[in-house]
Amino acid sequence: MLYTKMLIPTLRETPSEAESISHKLLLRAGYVRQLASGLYIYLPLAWRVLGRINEIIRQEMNEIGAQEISMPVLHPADVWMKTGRWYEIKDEMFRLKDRSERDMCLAMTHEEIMTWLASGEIRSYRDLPQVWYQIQTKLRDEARPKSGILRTREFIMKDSYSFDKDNEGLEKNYKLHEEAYHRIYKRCGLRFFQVDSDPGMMGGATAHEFMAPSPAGEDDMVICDSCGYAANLELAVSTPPALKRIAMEYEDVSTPAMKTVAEVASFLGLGKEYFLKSLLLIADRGPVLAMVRGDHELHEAKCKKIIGEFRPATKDEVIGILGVEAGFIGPMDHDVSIIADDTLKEGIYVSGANKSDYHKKGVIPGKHFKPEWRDLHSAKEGESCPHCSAPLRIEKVIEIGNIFKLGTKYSEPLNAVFLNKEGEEKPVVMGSYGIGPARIAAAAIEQNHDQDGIIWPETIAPFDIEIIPLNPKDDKCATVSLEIYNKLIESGKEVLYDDRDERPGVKFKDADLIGIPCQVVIGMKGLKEGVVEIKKRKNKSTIKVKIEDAVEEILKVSHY
RNA sequence: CGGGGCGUAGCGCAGUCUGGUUAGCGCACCUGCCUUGGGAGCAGGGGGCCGGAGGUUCAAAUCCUCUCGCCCCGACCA
Repeated sequence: MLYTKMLIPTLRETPSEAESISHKLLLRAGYVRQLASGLYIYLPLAWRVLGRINEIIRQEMNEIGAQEISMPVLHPADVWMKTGRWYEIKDEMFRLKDRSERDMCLAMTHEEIMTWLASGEIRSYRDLPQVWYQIQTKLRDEARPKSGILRTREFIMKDSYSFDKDNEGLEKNYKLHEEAYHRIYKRCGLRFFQVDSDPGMMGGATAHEFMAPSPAGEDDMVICDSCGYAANLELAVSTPPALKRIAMEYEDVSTPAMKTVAEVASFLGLGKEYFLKSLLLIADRGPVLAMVRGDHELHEAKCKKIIGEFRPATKDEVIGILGVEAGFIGPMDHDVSIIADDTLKEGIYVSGANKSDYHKKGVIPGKHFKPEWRDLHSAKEGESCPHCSAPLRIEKVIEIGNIFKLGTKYSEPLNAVFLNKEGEEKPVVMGSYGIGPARIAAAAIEQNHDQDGIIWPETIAPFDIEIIPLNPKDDKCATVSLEIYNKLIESGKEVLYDDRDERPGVKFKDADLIGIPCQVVIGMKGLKEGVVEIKKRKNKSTIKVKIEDAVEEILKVSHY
């Protein structure tokens, strides 16, 4: 491909709207342009990258027996009404009406439509298992699109769905997807982890996410380097280091106007870990007192799973319910239901005394109050792995895929049933599996770049090789360059030929910016010695090879 | 949806507080010369409803009101 025939609008300066590395580089290197918040145009270079990623995904999906199909992006509402998601999902769903006022929506995901198809086409256990997938557009009216192509309102997703006659079949397809996903990310050159995740509104019991470590990530994951335990912070379990037991009498202590753990801790000369943090929450079922250790944070997602939707009580509500202002509340002397973090099963603590300007020392959870024990606190860096006790690490990660065991959550309401050997009608057992190709591309950039630009993994680069003739007007330079170009094309390589009438510096800068893995530099200096230069973008290492050996040597370096 | 920031040429910005020539600078772009191993140089040139609408004023990029858009933090994220 000739550079002058391709739209590669590189920029010398980074547009000010970009914050994350991948966003900056994709804009500067001429890969994407933004149409509106969360809506991106993929220019030729980016489209080539996505094409290559999708091809890898296709190969691996086909390999596990999945069949590619294509579903509409525009959906009638009634299918979504049957599963209830038309009502459960709020502003995230784009809704519209067709000309006859029928309710419609744009595809956020395709569980409903895939299950609709299965309900019509699957009759017998002999039809199962089936695995269908597509690589296709999803639309979600995100509350806050961000970080360039990492979180957009319209994006392409590979989504597949498995249909089985029983759980055993589901397990098998789940495992196959798990393995295929590992191969996909590996082939795309990503560092990644598989973590336990919260199924959320998808439903079902088990789910995993695939996470690519990057400071640009929106999620946090907890990882144990020793035994491999890995989980989304939303449900990660950890054991804090044991507390040194301090003897304390059970007594009130005057703490005038000291409301925060930090204030009381420094007043009493104790660490924050010897305090009980009491938080009054208003849930649908009424007020709940949630308790974590003074140096811990209540994890809202964990809490929500236990008590449902909740909000913190207002100042007036705290006084109304517990009779004392927020800084002095504690777990004793009232009948508000209490949930306490498992960490608090051991130890003696200081807590609010439920009396203005007083705290209570020597509180023993389980003795002085009876809570419901749950895991409520956010795992912290350095706490111990629940499985092997080694210290945990926390990493920022980009979610690049997820897999869910759905069970019959969709097949039952949509009546996707089959007859088993015994002639009984059973709901199909389902799984769903998603990968975001654009996120793979962005994560690849986040993980592989330097000050000069992108360093694409060879497997997903827009081109394999970029040829850089420094003096295209010189006959010799042009002839040699074109000959190498043509031979590389013949041998099946994707090659970009920088035929622009630009000075060498401009070509070098742009080549480094767009990040094609192998650069071939052909200049007068080398030609006089009868050599051309092969440069690896990754480490800028350069080797000089004889003109007549050039093609062979380039093919060795660019082995993909 | 809460908090913060920003809208002036394709990109990066100055000018706004304190209203007053024809709205400026760098890069990019066009023409010519020159140059060619890490974003050259010289000369000439094109490009603006100062996000939009109202208002105040003799006079508005600048002050006031409303509005639209974009980014960041948080909430949310099927």
